[in-house]
Formats: sequence, structure tokens, C-alpha cells
Amino acid sequence: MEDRIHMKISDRISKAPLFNGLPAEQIEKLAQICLDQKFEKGRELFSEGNEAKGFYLVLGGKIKIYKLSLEGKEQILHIFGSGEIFGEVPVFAGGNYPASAAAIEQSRALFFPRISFIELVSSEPAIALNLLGILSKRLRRFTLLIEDLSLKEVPGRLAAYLIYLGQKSPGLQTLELEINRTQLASLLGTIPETVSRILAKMARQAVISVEGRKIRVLDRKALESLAAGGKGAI
Amino acid sequence: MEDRIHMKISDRISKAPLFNGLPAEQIEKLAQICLDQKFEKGRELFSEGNEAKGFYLVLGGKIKIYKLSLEGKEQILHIFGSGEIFGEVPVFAGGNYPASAAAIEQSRALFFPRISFIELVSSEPAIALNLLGILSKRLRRFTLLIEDLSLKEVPGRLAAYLIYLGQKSPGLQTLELEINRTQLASLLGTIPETVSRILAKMARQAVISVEGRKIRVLDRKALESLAAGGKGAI
DNA sequence: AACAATCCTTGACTTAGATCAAGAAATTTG
DNA sequence: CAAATTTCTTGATCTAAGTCAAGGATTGTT
Repeated sequence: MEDRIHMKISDRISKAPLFNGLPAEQIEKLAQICLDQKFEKGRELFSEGNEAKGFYLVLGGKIKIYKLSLEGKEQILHIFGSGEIFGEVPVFAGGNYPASAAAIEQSRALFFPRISFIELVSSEPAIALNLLGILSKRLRRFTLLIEDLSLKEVPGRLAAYLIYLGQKSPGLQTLELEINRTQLASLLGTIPETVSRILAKMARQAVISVEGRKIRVLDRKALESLAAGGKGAI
Repeated sequence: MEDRIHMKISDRISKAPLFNGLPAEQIEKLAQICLDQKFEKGRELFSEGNEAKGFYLVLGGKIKIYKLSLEGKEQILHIFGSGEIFGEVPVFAGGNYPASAAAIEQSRALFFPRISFIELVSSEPAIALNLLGILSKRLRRFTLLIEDLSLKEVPGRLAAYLIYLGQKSPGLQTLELEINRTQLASLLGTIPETVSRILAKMARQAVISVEGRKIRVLDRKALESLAAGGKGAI
């Protein structure tokens, strides 16, 4: 029995982009050092400022990474799904987690302790290069978020998010927001009321049609020009 | 003559955090593959979307990394000074530069072509680990900027920036903004007028005193509480 | 089915900060 | 040094979006 579970884990590990192109023995080693963890919806994995003991690889569910202001307002930095890693920043930069993490639905993740992982990376250039690629892409995504937050108004950010969702599952013309208005607002740096209002406005202008969390794009051109436009582009 | 210049370059390379702990032969190799470049004030090094052929190590001056909106409004992501690297994201993530770069004063930088550098990293885990550390720290800084942009109002961001400047040169109680109001505004995601107004307001409240680009912190506690406070904290 | 608990939408109001404008100060250039 | 250019400040106005509030729609629970 134990063997079967074990096999499965190393299988999952080998499929993560981070560990692409690693020889089987390395994967096996990784499977030995990691912990398999489950989190119910709402459960917090770590808080900003916690000492970082390692990082996570998501096997299932959704984990949000977020910041809280003193008054408790939340800005979601990213929502990670299956195959993605998070919490790796302090593994290399040292110190504490720069943001908090919580499961927004029932989730499963592998935890890799810091020290054993650093040893592995030092001896395995392939992992290091994969990691460099992942961190670089993440930097690029953050660059985009910063750009959006400072140069675009909320309608532009929302339009950009819809387009991003559309690219994630091409072909489909009805896209499914997999998160509620509050989470979406937090991801866009605004509040649920504003999200509702803007969705309603876009629907009134026949750019999209909205039905709960299902959104159909009616006028792609208009959506794109909204997303591209800076402030005052409406 | 050539030798002396050459010696100097490898010397400069060995002092950059990225190349810490590298053996002399590797430094020498790096010195061979890089190009020594000078840029007058205002000169653009690359534009967002340009194909990335390599990255830069600053030897002197100041380089800003920025994004432009359609209307030409600028958000500065960071200003790099001596010893820092930039433009390394697409070297590993592939593709194009995600932002633009320009010199805000006369500057000098070494350019490292992508391909030769990747080869070196693959064979040299020490460089890879240094790079992972640098990218991780940069991610953390971006995390902070995102937090500031979405959870703090402009006075809070400005206060945080002043504190950050103070930490860069401890001891001194007069700090020198090394950039003009426009650049500062762009860095904080606002406009010069707003920066002026907030500086004036802080001075009126005896939190700081302002004289051109020289700022003296009069009430550190007040400044810190401004920086810590979220929206509506004034 | 009926209840509670979220979640979503819409309206009235307020406000931080952007825009427009114009003069003062500082810096650069001939 | 004077002229020209750039940078900084301050005031008046405008607007995107946040706050407060309350009703309607969904979802889950016993």
C-alpha cells in the first residue's frame, strides 16, 4: 500500500515544470524529503512574517497568496493551482514569508523543507535553471500586475483578467470565473461592489454577458481596447 | 593599456553580488563575454517588447526600469545603481523584455549576452544560487510594491519610501532624494503635484522639513505610523 | 421545504487624488 | 549675467471608485 502512494507522489513530482528533465533517482530523493499535506477550505498555510521552512508544490485545489493591510483589507497576489509552486522566495532570499497563504478550496500540496532542497539544487544545475525560469516568469507577472495597478483603472484590469482567463482555456467562448466577487475584487485591487458595477456596465454596453460566474465575451475587440487602454480609456 | 582596462572590468565583476564566490577563471571568462557600454542621460537601453539578447550589470550612474501606458504615463518599477543587475528576466523566461530601460544620468554598464551566460550558469551552480537569491529578493521587493500600490494611499507610500531611503544611508538625518519630483511620483504611482502637496502637508505637520531635494525627518514615529497605516490612515 | 448564511447587486453619498492652470523657483545655456 | 528651459508649488475643479446601506439572489443545512 505504502508503495503505491509513494509511486503516485514521485509521479506527481516529475510532472511539475520545476522538476522537468530530472533523472528518476533525483525525483525519488525529492519524494523522500517532501511532506504530503491536505488543507480544508479557508485553512491558512502560513502568515506573512512567519519563518520560512520550505516551499510548496500544489497537487490539487487552489491556494491564494495575499497581503493584508492593518484594517484587514486583502490584496491577492496570485492564486496557485495544480503543478505550481509557491513560498520559494525565502528559501533563497532567506528570512520570512513576504506574504500569507490560504486554501480557497479543499487543497493538497507537497511541502519541501528548505535545507534538503538547497542541497539538491546546488548539485543539480537542471533544477536551478528550471527554477530560474519559474522565478523569472513570476517576476514578469508581477511586473504586469504593478503596471495594471498603477497605470490602469479598474475596468481595464478587469478586462485584462477576462482576456487572461480566455487564454487559459482557448476555444471556449463562455468563461467561468472560478472565484467569487470578493476574491476577484481582491485580485484586481478593488472591492466587490465595484466589480459588480463594472460587470453590469460592460453587459449594458454589450461587451460581455454575465450570468453568475459564467461570462460570455460578446465583443472581443471592445474588451481588448479596454484592457489595453490606460487611465481614462472608457 | 588594454590589460589595465581589462583588469578593472574583471575587478568590477567580482564585486557584484551576483558573482560572489566565483573562482578567478570564471570571472575572467565573464570579462571576456561582456561588453562595456556607456549611456548619456536620457538614453534608452531597450524598450518593452524588444527581443532580449542579454542582461546588464551597472558599473556607474542610474538606470530606471519603467512601463509606459498608451497615453505615455510612466510607472518606474525600480532604479538600479552600481553593482546591480537588470534585464535578466527574459534571459531565463525567454522572449522579450517586459519593461523598458533608460539612463536617468550618465551611466556605465556591462552587457552579458544571453547564450554565453546560460552556458556558464549551467556549469556553475554557485552562480545559479546567487541568481536565485537575487531574483527572490526582487520578487519580495515587487511584492512590497504591489502591497503599497493596492493597500496604501500615496502619503503612506511616500513615507515608506523616505524610511527606505533612510535605511540606505543610516546615521545621516538629512536625506537626499536623488531624483526629481516627476521620477519620484512615477516611482510611487502618482503625479508630481500630489508629491509636492503631500511633502508640504507633512512639513506643515512637522513630520519632516523639506528644502529642495533635501529632507530632514523631524518625527520618525509619525513617519513610521504613516508608512505602516493602510488606506485612510491620515 | 424552510431556514440560515453567504453572495451579489444597486443606490446615495463621500473623498483621494487626478487634471488643468498659472506663477515661483531653480537650473541650464548662450 | 540675462534669457531660456525645466522643475516645483499652490489653487480650483472634476471624477473614479470607495463607503455605507439595504434588498434580492444563491447556496447550503437540518
